[in-house]
Amino acid sequence: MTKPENSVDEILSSVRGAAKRVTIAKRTVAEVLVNARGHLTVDEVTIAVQDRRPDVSPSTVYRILEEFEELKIVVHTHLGQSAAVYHLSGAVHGHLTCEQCNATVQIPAAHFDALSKDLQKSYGFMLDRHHVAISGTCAHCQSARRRPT
Amino acid sequence: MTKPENSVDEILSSVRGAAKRVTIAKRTVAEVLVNARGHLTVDEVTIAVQDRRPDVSPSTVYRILEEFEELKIVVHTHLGQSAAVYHLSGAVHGHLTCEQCNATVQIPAAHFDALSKDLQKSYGFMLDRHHVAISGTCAHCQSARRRPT
DNA sequence: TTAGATGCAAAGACTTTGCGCACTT
DNA sequence: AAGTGCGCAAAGTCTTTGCATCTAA
Repeated sequence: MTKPENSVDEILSSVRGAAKRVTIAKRTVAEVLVNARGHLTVDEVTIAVQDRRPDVSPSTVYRILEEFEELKIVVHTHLGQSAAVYHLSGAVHGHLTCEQCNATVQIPAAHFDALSKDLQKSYGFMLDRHHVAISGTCAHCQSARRRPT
Repeated sequence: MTKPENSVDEILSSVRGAAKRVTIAKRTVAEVLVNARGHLTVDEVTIAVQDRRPDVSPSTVYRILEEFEELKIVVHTHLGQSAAVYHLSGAVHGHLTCEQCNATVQIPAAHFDALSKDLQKSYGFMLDRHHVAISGTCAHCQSARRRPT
């Protein structure tokens, strides 16, 4: 099996391959994404990057993430109300977001196989597994609801 | 079968029942939502409202939609990148959004029955049918892709 | 009458963009 | 050396909020 862009080097190879330049900022963003477990908001990426490279500006992070997205290195999704979250496309699955506590879990794409076929058949709609984001209530908040404060 | 809040009168009853006041702005927003097929952005709601009541300000529309949401009259979802879309909670299902052309279709909640059970069983996660939004590629754009310009 | 609702305008959060210098190639 | 990428700051969306006024009950 071939893991797509899950290492910093692979990411930077993609960048180079696209005739884009490999800069310190891009390398650092790549490192942050690789190290991250799960998804990060742009702000979180920026903070993590600035932790190592304080001189990297937020707008650069936006631009790099945009470039990475064009190169299919990352994917972004709007989970809750506001800020978008990014993560490596190689590590993608579905997102379950709890509306109560905002916790999110990532689950294997396999869960969407049946739905995917159904939607394709019924509507000719091809589900994008990289963007599947489901809202609901997590187990913890469900039980918390049964036993109110 | 009892249709929840699908008529203007029912909506306004809910408002009254919550000890909130029934105003012209609220009535007009209700009318717009009832007449609307599918979902509307706040901007679209505002324009439709101002078509009849030019003096209603956008901030009021925001406030009214917020109130309606608390009263479970409407539901809002973030489909694409930016603006949120609202619609009556009685008319809710899943949303399929095409990433290419941004078209969205609404589909019956029944499509999510299996997934719902699966997620509940596997993760104790209770899917919120009002907020299910799936991204992908619609039938039209899929065939368009096979035959590029 | 009187407390909630509205309009207006300013503030906020998130994201994009213009410009000149710096750095990669 | 040449041109892309960057930092900075300003501008742009979308949404929220403060306050004085108005209005539904």
